[in-house]
Amino acid sequence: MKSKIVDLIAKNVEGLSADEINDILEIPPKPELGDFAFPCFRLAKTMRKAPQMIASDIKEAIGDVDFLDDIQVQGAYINFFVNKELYLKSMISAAIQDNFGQQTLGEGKTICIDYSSPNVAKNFHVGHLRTTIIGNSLYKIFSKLGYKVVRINHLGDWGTQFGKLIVAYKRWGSEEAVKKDGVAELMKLYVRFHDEAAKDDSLNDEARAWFVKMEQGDEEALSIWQWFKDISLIEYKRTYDLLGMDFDYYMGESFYRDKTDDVVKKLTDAKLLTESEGAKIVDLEAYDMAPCLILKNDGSSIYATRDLAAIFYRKENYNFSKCIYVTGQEQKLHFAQVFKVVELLGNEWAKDQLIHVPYGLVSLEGAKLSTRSGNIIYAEDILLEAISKIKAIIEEKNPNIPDKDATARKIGIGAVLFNDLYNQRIKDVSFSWDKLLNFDGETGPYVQYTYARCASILRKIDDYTPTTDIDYSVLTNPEAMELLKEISRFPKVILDASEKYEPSVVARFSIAVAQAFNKFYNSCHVNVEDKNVRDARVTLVYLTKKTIKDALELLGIECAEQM
RNA sequence: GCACCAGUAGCUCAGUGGAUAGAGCAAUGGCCUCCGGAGCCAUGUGCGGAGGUUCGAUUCCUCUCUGGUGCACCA
Repeated sequence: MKSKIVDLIAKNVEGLSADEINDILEIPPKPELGDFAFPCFRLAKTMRKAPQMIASDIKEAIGDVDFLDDIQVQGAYINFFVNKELYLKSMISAAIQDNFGQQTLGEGKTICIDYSSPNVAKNFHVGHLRTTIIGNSLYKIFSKLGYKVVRINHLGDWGTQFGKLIVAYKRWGSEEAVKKDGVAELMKLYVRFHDEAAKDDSLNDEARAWFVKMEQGDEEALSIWQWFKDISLIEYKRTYDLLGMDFDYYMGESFYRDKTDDVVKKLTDAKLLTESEGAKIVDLEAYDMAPCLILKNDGSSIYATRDLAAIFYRKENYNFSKCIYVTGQEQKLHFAQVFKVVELLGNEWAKDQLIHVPYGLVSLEGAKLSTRSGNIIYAEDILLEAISKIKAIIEEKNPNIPDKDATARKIGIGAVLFNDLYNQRIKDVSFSWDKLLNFDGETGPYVQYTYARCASILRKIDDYTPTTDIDYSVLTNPEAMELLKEISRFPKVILDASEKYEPSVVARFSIAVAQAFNKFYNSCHVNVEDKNVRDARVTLVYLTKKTIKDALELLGIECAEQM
């Protein structure tokens, strides 16, 4: 429709090419359904004429055309009143033929996404949930666009914190306690270390010494480390299973421990490495950044070193066209430094292929999350609580549906995921049980409910197969047209979400579709006697159901036929 | 101190260089003998402040205020 209007204007108005018009023309949906309208200000600027005159000229020049019911000039706006039936037909055939799923933007390209990446020996809490959920959604979105996506869980399984843990374990821990309580016991040891180290700084030196031993391959240190790591992974996998998520690789920082020497060599050869206060750094003052620390004064590596090693490893092995990092915004400087160092090593691709996708801080009742003060909520508890609340609601409202447990799981997990993906990721989040467990309005369950409602209607219609061969004249009421307009935005929404690395665009879209459907549902009865009317309306139900399913899938959320 | 991010309705948040800035929550009042009431409808003094660019700025630029985060041997 837009291109037809552009062609018409180009053909009939002097001094503008079709490209220029296409560039200028914006066609937002208007309140009067089925209309297109655009302001003439920018055209006026290009043509150096008064907007009102341009508008009148265009109206006069175009005259009567079959797909336009009317052209009206209102102030400096031109409103094109499109023929509703043709408009509907074009949208429905596009939707029904599933052009939505056929995007090939990423064909032949690989994207690495580094997300979740919890620190081994620490509990998986509400903060880790964000990177996991956002990363998973980006994986789905880019896969939908045809990219091959490599999901990497860059476990925090290397570094001085293991030196601390080893010190704590050897001083105050016991094998039985760790076997019995797993990560919880490791956390206790870690917390105790910090308390004691505050009083006695020599403990920190001892911890660093143990980490140096690890890097040198000390057998005792490594066997304790491996044990702690195994214990942690079991717990993390339990949470991932609950979320219905998986990774292609669990390649933690330790994976790169024999690859950091090469990084140091590269930097040395490039004469980028300088010594400062006993440590080896890359000076980034020319780029208004703090220096990037590469080797500590005891010669051991640091996270930047391992991140650099990981980038080169991934570039070599996956030849990514993008490598995406989903972490908290507090790590922004770190990634800016690391990416700059890669670039300084002569890799121009670092500029547009290395992407940090930051998200806002999670706080709890206004305070920072802190294990030590007990101000913490574990991911698993959140998920289980949501599931159990949903289960209770199902028991109350709809106790006769099949697979109640499986359904409660889908809806409950979906509620948590949706809650996390609904707002722009950069916004700080204040965790609240009340908000999370409220399932009215703009929430996952609302969208899921709409889906179940569609499913319920379709179950009652036994002779429907999707077709474009329907009577479009019966769909011209405002609610039906509004619904179709929403649905037809889907391809653009996916693209938009991918360009911004922003799943919330998809989440918002799913809400908009659900709202539009519920309005339609309340104003039009679907299962009516008249077969023409019924078929046309059922088509909308079918498309709504399909669109919601596809959209929620991009968020990592499963739909339930009944709830 | 320097840097980055955010500031839109009582609360949580969308949104756009253009027409009268929108949702949800909370509150109040409604919803047809009918497809699922986790729904629908009705009720709104709001873009932190000051300049600038523009025909037009909530959107872009500068300054400023407020909040958050970061600033080398943690990740």
